[in-house]
Parts: sequence; C-alpha cells; structure tokens
Amino acid sequence: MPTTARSEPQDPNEAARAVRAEWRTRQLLTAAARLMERDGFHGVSMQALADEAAVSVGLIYRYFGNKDELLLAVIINVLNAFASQVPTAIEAAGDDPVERIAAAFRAHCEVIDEHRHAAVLTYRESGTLSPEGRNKIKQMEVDTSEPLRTAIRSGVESGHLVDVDVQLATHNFLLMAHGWALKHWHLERTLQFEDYVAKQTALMLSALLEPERRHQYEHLLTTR
Amino acid sequence: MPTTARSEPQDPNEAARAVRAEWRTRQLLTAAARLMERDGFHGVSMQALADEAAVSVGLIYRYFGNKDELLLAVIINVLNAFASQVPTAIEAAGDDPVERIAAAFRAHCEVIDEHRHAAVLTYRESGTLSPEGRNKIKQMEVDTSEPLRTAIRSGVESGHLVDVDVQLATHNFLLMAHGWALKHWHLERTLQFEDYVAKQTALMLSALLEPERRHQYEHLLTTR
Amino acid sequence: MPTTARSEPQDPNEAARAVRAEWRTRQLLTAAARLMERDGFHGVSMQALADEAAVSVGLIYRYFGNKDELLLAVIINVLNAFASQVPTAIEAAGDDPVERIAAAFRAHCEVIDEHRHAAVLTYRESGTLSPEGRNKIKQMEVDTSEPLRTAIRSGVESGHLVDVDVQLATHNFLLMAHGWALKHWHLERTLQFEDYVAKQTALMLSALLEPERRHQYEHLLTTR
Amino acid sequence: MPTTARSEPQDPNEAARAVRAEWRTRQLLTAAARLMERDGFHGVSMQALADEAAVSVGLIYRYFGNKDELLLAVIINVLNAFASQVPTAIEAAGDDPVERIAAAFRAHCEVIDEHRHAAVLTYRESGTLSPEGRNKIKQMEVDTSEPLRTAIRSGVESGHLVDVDVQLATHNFLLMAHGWALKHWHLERTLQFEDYVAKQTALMLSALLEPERRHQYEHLLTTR
DNA sequence: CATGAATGAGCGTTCATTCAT
DNA sequence: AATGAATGAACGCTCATTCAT
Repeated sequence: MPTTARSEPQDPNEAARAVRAEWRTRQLLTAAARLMERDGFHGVSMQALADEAAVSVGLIYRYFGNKDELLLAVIINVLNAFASQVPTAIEAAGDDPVERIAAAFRAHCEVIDEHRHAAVLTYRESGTLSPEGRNKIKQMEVDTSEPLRTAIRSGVESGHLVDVDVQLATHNFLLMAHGWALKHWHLERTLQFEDYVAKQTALMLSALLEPERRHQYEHLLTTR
Repeated sequence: MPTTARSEPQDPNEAARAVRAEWRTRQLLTAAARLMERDGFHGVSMQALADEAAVSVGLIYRYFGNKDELLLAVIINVLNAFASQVPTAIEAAGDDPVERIAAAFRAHCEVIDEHRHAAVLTYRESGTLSPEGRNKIKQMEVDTSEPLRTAIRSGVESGHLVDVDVQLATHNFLLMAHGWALKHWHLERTLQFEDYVAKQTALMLSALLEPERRHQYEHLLTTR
Repeated sequence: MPTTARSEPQDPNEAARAVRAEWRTRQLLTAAARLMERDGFHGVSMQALADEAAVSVGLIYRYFGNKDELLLAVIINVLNAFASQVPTAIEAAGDDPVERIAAAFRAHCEVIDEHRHAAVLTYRESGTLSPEGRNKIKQMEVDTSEPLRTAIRSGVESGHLVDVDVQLATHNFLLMAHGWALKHWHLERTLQFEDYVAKQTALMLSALLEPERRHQYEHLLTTR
Repeated sequence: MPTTARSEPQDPNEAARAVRAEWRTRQLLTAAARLMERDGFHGVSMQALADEAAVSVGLIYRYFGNKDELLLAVIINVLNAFASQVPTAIEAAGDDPVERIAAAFRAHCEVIDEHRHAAVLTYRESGTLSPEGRNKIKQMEVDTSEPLRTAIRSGVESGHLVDVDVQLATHNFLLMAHGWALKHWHLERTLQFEDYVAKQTALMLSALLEPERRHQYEHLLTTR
C-alpha cells in the first residue's frame, strides 16, 4: 500500500483500470437502456441485467450504488448526448437564426432516435427517482433545451419569427422530438425519420416565420 | 311491499346494489388514478390504494380482477371521457370545419385537464399492460381520436386547410393536448389552461389554414 | 317468546323447519364431498361450495361452525354409513363365521364405493382436523371396524380360521377395502367392483381358512 | 493452488459448489418431508419450512421453482429410493422366485420405513400436483413396482405360485407396504417392523403358494 | 476485481369468516 | 332464514442488496 500522495493518475495500471471501468460502465448502461425500454424499469431485475451484460449481479454494484442510481445514469447518459450534440449542430448551421432553429430541432430528434431505448425512460420512469435525482434531471432538461430556446429567442428578436411565446414554442419543438420516440401507433409505421423531421420542421416554421421571410426558407417549408 | 305492478325486472335491492357498486368503482378508480400519477403504477401497493380509498385490500378484488385490470380500467375511464365529450363538443361547434377542429382540440385538452391524474398513465404505464390490454387501449385511442382526425380531413377536403398530412396533424394536436398533462417543467407554471389552449390552437391553425381563409378566423389566431 | 317448557317438538312449523334443515345439511354435505374429492379440502373455497350447493356463503355457517367442522361432518357421514350398513350386512349373512366375515368385508367395500367421493378424505385430510376432531374420527374408525374385527375373532375362536393375528387381519381387510377407493393406477381400469370384492375375499380367505374347512367355501374361493 | 494436472474439467470451486448444493437440497427435502407429514402440504408455509431448515425463504426458491415442485421432489426422492433399493434386494435374494418376492416386499417396506415422513405424501398430496407432475409420479410408481410385479409373474410362470391375478397381487403387496406407513391406529402400537414384515409375508405367501411348495418355505410362513 | 449464494422485507392475491340488511 | 359485501391475516413468491470467498 503506497503512502505517497499521487496527484497524477499516471500509473499505467491505473489507466488500464480506468479504461476498463469506463468500458464496463458503458456496457452496463447500454444493456440497462435496452432492457428497460422493453420491460420498463420495474420489469428489469438486477439479475436479468447482469445476464444481459454477461457479468455477475454483484459487479453492477461496483459501478452503480443501487438500481435507482442506474436509472439516473441511463437518463443522464441521454441528456449528456443532447448537451454534446445539440450545440455542435447549431454552430454547424451557421449564423442564420432560422437555420439554427431547424438544426437544433433536428439534433434533438437525432439524439432521441439514437437513444430511442433510453429516451422514453425520461417520460416513463422519472417518477421513480428520488427527489434529488428528479431535480437533477429537471435541471439538466432545462439546460439541454437552452440552446434551442436561445435559438428561438434570437429568431424572434432578429425579426425572422413572429412574436411568439418562446417558452411555448420550445415546449412544442421538444414535444415533437419526443413524439418520435413515443412513436405512437397513430403515426403511420411507414413514416421515416427524415420525413418526420422535415414535415415537423415545415409545420412549425410555417407557423412561426414572419410572412415576408418565408420565401428565404422554401427548402425548409417544402417536403416534396 | 310494492303495490305497483312493475314490468321491469328491477328489484329495488338489486338497483341499490348496482348504485353502490358503481359508486365503489368510481371511488377506487379515482383513488388509483391519484396515487398512480404521484407514485407510478409500481409505486402504489394495493395496501396503499386500499388505505387511500378507505376500504380493505380484499374489497378491491371484488371490483377489479387484479392490479393490471385496475390500471386498465383507470386508462379506459379517461378514454371513455374522450369518446363521450369530444363528439359532443364538435357537434356543438356547428358546421364550420375550422371551428370543429378547434372545438375538438379544446375538448381533448379539457378531458386531459379533468383527468390530469390518469392521463399521464396512458404514456407512462401502457407498457405494463398485457398484450390484450395494450391492444384494447390502442384501438380505443385510435377510435377516440377519430373525430379529430375526421374534422381535420374535412378541413383539408373543403379547402379551408392547406394540403397537410392528416395523420401527422392529428398526431400533433394530440401531442399538444397531452403536453398539457405532461405539463413539463419547461412550461411556465403561470401559464393557465385557457392560455395554453388558445395559444396552441392559434399556432397550429396559423400553420394549417389556407392563407386566404385566415381573416375569417382572427378570433382563433389572436391570443390577446 | 314462549315461556312454557315444551318437551314435544310438535309445532308443525318447527317440524317443517327441521325437515328443511336436514335437507340443507345433506345438500351441503354432498356438495362438499363431491368438491373435496376432486380438489382436496384446501382446494375448495367456501364460495365454491356455496355456488355448488346454490346457497350463499353466509348460510353455510348456519349449519357448520367453520370449514373444519364441515370436513369433520363429511367424514363422519361416511363413518356413519359403515356403522349402519356393516352390522346389518353381517346379520343378514346368517350364523356362519366365514360368511359373516365375507359379508362384513363386502359391506365395507360397498360403503366405500357409494361414498367414493368422501372416503378418500379420511386418508387425505384427516391431518387437517383439530386434535379433538382427529380423536373423534379415530374412535369412530375403531368402532366401525369392530363388527369386522369381532367376526374375524369369532372365526378364529370357532376354529374356522387358522390362528391368525386378529388385529392384523382386520387391518388387511380394511386396507383392501380402502384400496378400492384409492383405486390406484396400478389397478387395471377394467377391474370391476364385483371382481375386486370376490378376488380379494378369495385371497384373504385362502390364507386364513383352516385347510379342512376350505371345501365348504368353494363359492368364496373361486372367482371363475 | 493445484500442482497436479487434471484432465477432468472439474474446477475445484465448482465441485465444492455442487457438493454444497447437493447438501442444501437434501437438507430442504428432509425438512419438507418432516413438516409435510405432520401438517400436510397446505399446512406448511414456506416461512415455516425456511425456519425448520434454518435458511431464508428466498433460498428455497433457488433450489425449487415453487412449492409444488418441492412436493414433487420430496415424492420423487422416495420413489428413487425404491428404484435403487428394490432391484438390489431382489438380486441379493438369489434365484428362487419366492425368495425374490419376499425380498422385494421387504425392500418396499424398508424404504417406506426409512422415508416414513415422505411416504404418506404420495397418498395424501398427489392430488395437489400439476397434471404433469401427477403423470410423472404415476409413471415412476409403475416403474418402481415393476420389479415386484415381475417377481410375482415369474413365480406364477415357474409354478411356485397358484395362478393368481398378478396385477392384483402386486397391488396387495404395495398396499401392505404402504399400510406400514399409514400405520393405522388399528394397528397395535407395539407391533414392530420385523413382525409386520414377517407376518404380512407369511399371510400373502400362504395364499399364493402352490400347496405342494409350502414345505420349502416354512421359514417364510412361520412367524416366530 | 469479480462472483453468486444468501437474505428478508415487501409485494399481489386469496379466502375463511363476520354482520348489516 | 338468507344474503353477499366487507374484512384482514396469511400465503407464495420476488428481487434489490450484501458479503464471504
């Protein structure tokens, strides 16, 4: 047992261990998301999760304090994806306020599509979490939707959009993005992701765009 | 001792019993919806439900075969409210296609507001149901949204609305109606029901209305 | 409320009531025996019994204090049949000791065949009874087998039978009689009641009869 | 740290675990048999069983899928004892058909005496089992009684026994063997195992033996 | 680091029994 | 006499969690 303080985690063993741990965490998170979407949080036993991830039950507890923390981690994992992908997508869209809104919405939809397994958990199982967990999620949801909200606010302020309730517009975009995950039976099973995004973008923009700006965004308003 | 001849096979005892049973059912349904919204289906034990409804555990099983059936009944109860309230509201709106759509949307929102406790369960807990239960719900959701869908289709066919994907438009209206129940933390807590309905109606109509028809519906498009 | 002591239950109302009660008791006992044989004592709920007998649950408790008492009554009902049928059959067989034994065995078998439903309960469910109940049954079993035991003892004392252990011989006859009720899968399903009785009688007598007496009982020793 | 190369794929850990599991199974089976004989299958709760075996309820379910399976296992355990002990005893008896029958009967009685707790369950609780379980038991009972049946058939065919119904004779021997477990109150409490076996053997053989063979088997026909 | 046997609180459900009508 | 709604203790069973190895 070394008694010297080490400020640098430079021991190659330790590095390997960290890599291993990271890999395990991801493996467990993925397995958990997959099982929980299919069977719900309460429908997945720790044993089933261990089997799916090909580890022992005990090991799960080395990485997550308890089952609730695991759920929290799964949800946070999705929210982190928003935090990392949405701003990037917005920046890549350039300076045009409307293009940035469209890009933000598309990015939200893409994250949800990629994490379809876990995305529904946000709706379905958030009530299961501890108050602290719920607050954390709540804060993260506010944070991750901030770029979209900001883009909309900029659109209004720049005069590209009509004077709409920014909060409500954000809410609607998010609703539509999550609507893809809920992918309700109302929705034709034949409706593809690209169609969904394009059509919903067109619909929202045709309501939000200042009439005299519409001709600039024909490519967003037409869906063939 | 009845002195009047009755041709109906209605024993007064039996009638009283039926009333009592109906009352119990409603009492249990309400308690279940309230608790389940707060704690989720799995978070509510039958004992807790019995306590909330001030009856014994055993009695619940006289009215509902098991916990799943109780959830099913709670959900069906909401869907029945749609089935009874939405068509009425549409008829009361007269013959104008756009007014009928607005009335249908408002009716959906009202039912959800009245059953706010139970409405979220449709989203959150439908995965818990048996396949048969889920199919029944699915069919009922399709059926109860049919009046709205028909109203939108009529609007398109009469030329009041632009040529939009009817299915998707329905999906969006429903999403917005349920959005009131999910009433996400994104939504200002100060936004009142009337505001929500009016603003969402205005938003959707401003996207769907044929431009030359817009002036007829200023009262729906303006939200003060 | 009559204050005069009545030693005679001669009130016609009361008589009618007694008849009714007797009828109810028999109805319940029969239903209970039938259901319990099929599903076992624990497999029959009071509700199921009430349904089978077409009465209400509550009524059963007017006639039997509780479920255990009902089981006791069903078993006692069979034992009473032994007590009434076996001595009669023995007397009808005349004075010959061997004929009396054969008649006693046949009578035991007949009672078991007639009450096949309830007879198995003696074996299967006697452990369920209260100690007092079990003692009562035990005593009744000893009492009802007494005539058979006495017949065997007479046979030994009169020199018709070899000097066998009377207790054990009785045990064996009873075992064989109950063997018909248990009617194990070992037993060919084609073996009829008459065959069973005749063959078992022949077997036991061929072991018990004094050799020089055998020719007198050819009709009991031959089974075609 | 094993230094010897082992060609068997036997991990010492795994072996130890198997031993432990085997021990647990036996521990639970014994406790279950003991309690179930005293209180009947339905009279024994899983908690009571856990207490008796000094384990937790949950652990029982690691070894037996449910309560019914446990009962099945207890019964099968006895039947396996027949399957292993009866044929051995018969072979040890040599070639004489009558000696083989006597040995088979004695072996049946011995197994029942050793498993007195569990033996009664075959009679009392077989109705509790699932149809599949019952069929399995039925088949095993037929199989385990086959050696005895074969021995009797050989006795008849070799002319040692009179021309008796083999099936029925088997049934009677089995009935007598189980009679020791039921050990009815009719039976003197002072009758010892050896007496019982000897006397019952003598009784059956005196009925089944060809008269001219009897003198060869005086040691089986005399009981003290 | 990794295992999985072991725990026990808590669940959904049943059913003998009571009692107001 | 007869009903059946109502009770609640007790059951079989599950599963998150721990800990000796």
